[in-house]
Amino acid sequence: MVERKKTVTIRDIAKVANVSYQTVSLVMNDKPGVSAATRRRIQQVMDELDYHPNKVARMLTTNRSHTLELFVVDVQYGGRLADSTKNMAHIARENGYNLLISETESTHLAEAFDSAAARMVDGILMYAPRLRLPDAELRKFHNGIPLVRRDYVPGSKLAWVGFDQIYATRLAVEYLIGLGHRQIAAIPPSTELINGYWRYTTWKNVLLENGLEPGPSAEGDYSMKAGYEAACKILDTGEPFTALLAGTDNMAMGALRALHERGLRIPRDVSVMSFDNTELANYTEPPLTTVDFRFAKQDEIAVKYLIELINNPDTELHQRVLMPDLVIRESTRANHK
Amino acid sequence: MVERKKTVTIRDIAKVANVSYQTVSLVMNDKPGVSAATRRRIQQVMDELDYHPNKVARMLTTNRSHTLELFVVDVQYGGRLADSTKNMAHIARENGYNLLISETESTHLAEAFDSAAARMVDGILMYAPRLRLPDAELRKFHNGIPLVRRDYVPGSKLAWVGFDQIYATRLAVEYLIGLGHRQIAAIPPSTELINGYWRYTTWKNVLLENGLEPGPSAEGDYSMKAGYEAACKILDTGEPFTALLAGTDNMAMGALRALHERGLRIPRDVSVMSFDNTELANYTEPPLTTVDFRFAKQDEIAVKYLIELINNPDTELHQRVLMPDLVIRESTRANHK
DNA sequence: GATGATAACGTGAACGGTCAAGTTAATTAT
DNA sequence: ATAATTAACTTGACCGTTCACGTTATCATC
Repeated sequence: MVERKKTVTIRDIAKVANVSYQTVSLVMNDKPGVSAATRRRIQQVMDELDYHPNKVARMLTTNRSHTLELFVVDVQYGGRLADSTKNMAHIARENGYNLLISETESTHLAEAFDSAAARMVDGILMYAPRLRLPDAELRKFHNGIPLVRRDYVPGSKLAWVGFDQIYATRLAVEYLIGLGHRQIAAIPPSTELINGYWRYTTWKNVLLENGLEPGPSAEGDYSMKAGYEAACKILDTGEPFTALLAGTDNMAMGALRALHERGLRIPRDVSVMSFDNTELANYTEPPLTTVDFRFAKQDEIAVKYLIELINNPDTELHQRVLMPDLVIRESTRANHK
Repeated sequence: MVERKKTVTIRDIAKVANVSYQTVSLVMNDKPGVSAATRRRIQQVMDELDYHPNKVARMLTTNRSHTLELFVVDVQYGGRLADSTKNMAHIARENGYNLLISETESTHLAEAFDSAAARMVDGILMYAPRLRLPDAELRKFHNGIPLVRRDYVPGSKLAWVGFDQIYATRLAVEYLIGLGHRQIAAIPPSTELINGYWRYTTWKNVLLENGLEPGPSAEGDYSMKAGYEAACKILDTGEPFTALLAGTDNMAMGALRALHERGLRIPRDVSVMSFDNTELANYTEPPLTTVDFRFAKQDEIAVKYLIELINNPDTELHQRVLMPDLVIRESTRANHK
């Protein structure tokens, strides 16, 4: 019903301004070889005709799209990823790039990369928290398109940006031990997730290092529901614990509910702590002691690193490991039992 | 360091298969005019050389990109929008479209549309909860690119998909009145938001209709923090209320904290209800009575409607108004004061 | 056995740009 | 005064597709 505005091209400008269309191209790209007078004249015509260079045509010749693609691999639960998406889009845009989102299953990764190449995206951000693929394989897939994983992937020498999960877990567990807790339960993210694996392993290791027996544990995805169910499972074992380490603030939220339902008071009966430091952690009952993952920072670094790689494809790949801090609130306290 | 794989083109295929490259094009697009034998042969060559048609080149000739662009206009706080992004990307993909995200300020809307046109995106999804632009103006901007707003925009005859905020608010307020509450406070979203405006107005109107004086109110953005602060403000007025209607589950979460801090018990002293029915509403203390906005459904409808418009640009635009349901949990109860 | 239809291809141009090399006129050097 | 240099454009080719025709061979038809 509304007519699509007839697109005005570089040749239209040229005709009106009485130059060849190649000259118009020079003006557009601020290249030398055009007198100030004609440059001005061409500019004016472009304004008058409301000219906007066709980006697709430009892509075709320059082989650059100024687009980054975000691969979300094997992720069902949106959760905090969602905020990151907006972050990344924002930072990308600030740097002159658009962000394209695509969900993928790891079984179709090759296709996804091919498709990205066919679209001439300049680089790929990958959020694939459960993808354990040998570097060589991943390298084969991506065919040299700059790639940065927004994940903690120890063992991989490809480019990634992630929070040190081992350090993070140690921070949490040692804090609880320092408070005098000796029976520490855990609700780690599923060990199918790379993060989950390291959280679980480190939790266990740090306890053993300190001569403590690991408390009961049950894993789950990042959701509140999972946290609730895992907490129920742990409580049902009947094994005693004075502290509970939840995988995320969300999971802690679920766990808190389970604990409350059984009449347990936090932190009097059980100290609870978690990871993420989302806004939620300030508003739970009681507010959560948590490990502060600054996702916004991680997102920013990932995007900027990717852009760096795009501009300079021959730089050696490296890994950026971020260290979280502890944020102490009211869900934890010293244990004197 | 890693070599970008040399791209193989339609001409490479043609050369190997001993046909003209146009014939290869026919095969790719499943068009008639090619014998079964050569078709097979060409297919085989394409497989062998791992050929993937260049989407950019295709865009240029077909004027279609199979891309939708999501405009996020004047939105700072991520919140629930974020999940929607993932939803939309998912649905788009299921229908053969990619989703491009771009944040925009309403002051630069024209540029954003021009940029989208230059990219040849097939359609635009707009999430602009505070954009009140006359239809004529918006029409001028978008130049005929199919556009669907994922918003409730009463008064606009352009395409939009949104939950009926008036109905929703009426549902909530009348429920509270039905429970016997006569002093009902509110924390609506900022009235700068279209939703916020209607929520606030309707809250007031329904009360007046029922011969009740509107209780105290304070607005805020969608965050928990805003909910907390607004609740504090309301409490500080000293005006009595037995029920509190919060703009979102998130805001309710913040409000709950404020109420708890003052020693108020929910729902004994104050009934609290809100809007959204996010996962959070199940896990607050107590779980929230809330109006169920099925965002996932809204997202899906918006995307599908947009695709419909793309395929059939001459259909009359219309508006899809969704009706929410009430979900009753434990944060509300009858008032007998 | 000339005619027309049809299947199976090939040809040329176009999409809207960029890029490298060529041309012209003015300017400078010798 | 002529050659060399430079500024300011123009020309032609190309990016990898699709699209509208043109061409050829095959085969049935009368």
